[in-house]
Amino acid sequence: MSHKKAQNLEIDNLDIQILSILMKNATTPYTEIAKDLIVSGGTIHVRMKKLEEMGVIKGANLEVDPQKLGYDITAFLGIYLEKGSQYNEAVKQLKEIKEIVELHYTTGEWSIFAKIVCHDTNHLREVLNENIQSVKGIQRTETFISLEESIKRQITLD
Amino acid sequence: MSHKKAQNLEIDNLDIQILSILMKNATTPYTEIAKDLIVSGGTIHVRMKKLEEMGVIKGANLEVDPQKLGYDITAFLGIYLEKGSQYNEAVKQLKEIKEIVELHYTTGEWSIFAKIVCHDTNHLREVLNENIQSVKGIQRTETFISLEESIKRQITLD
DNA sequence: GTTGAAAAGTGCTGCGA
DNA sequence: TCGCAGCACTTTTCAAC
Repeated sequence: MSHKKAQNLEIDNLDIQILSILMKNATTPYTEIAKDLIVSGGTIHVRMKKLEEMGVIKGANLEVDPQKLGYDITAFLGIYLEKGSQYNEAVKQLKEIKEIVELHYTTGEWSIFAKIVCHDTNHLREVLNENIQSVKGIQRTETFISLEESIKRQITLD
Repeated sequence: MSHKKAQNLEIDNLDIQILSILMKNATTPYTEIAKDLIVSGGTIHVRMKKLEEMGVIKGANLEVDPQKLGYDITAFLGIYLEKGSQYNEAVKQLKEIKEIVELHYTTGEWSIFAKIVCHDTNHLREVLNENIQSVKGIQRTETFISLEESIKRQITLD
């Protein structure tokens, strides 16, 4: 085991507060966070570095409105696999379908559960019939279309 | 109709390229984007302002690893409502449950489809039995637990 | 609409407590 | 381990093209 770093690898209350602020708005300046939490800007910097090294922070991404960019359909897919053991191979192929934005291996009726974003119903039909049905091991799928997204947020840290 | 702004409200190829870069990493400096796309930093700034005013950009959020913060369970919920007309009232109450991170009004078997993040199975049971079942209009729920999240990304702009 | 450079603000690093 | 101060970099603005 290496002794390069002897720093504190626990997450304390200050870390949680910093994360809470940045999870809502990733562009909040460190100086402003520092003022709010009554510590120095340098401290925020050190804590952020620690959280990044710990892998708690996976990145910062811009959230866009898919509809304003011409993506009108959000749908959920329950996917039946012939055998559970085909999961890894199926995922490898499904990763190539860029309309799939989220994919889980789940308990219950289906083996795979996916979220998919498309331009319109024609585009959705295309992806379902041509791309997804041709993945090896996939038996059939069930589709649920989102008519309204009422909640979209991150976990609230306490 | 107001004539305050006479600016171009179309999204062109340059806008898409800027968004593509920032959707992967929201902290990419404007100067670097400018260099990559061979325009000036000022142009990036003007385009971003336009996209924000158009509502294309909804914000920037820090992505964290829920497991490293003690949230081990991600689950999906299919919710049956007594009547579809109770949707708005139910959503109002469900918004108060902070473990729910995503909620959709969907076609198909269920009226509501939700994504939920909890500390452990006990926490999940608590939220299901105490918080969600007590929402007026909810008949019953079906739960799918995510055993593995294999894809998590944003739409690819073309 | 775009450019390039100047002004303002923020992030980063090392020294001191 | 934290805070302060100085330097480097980024964002923002603006006159000119």
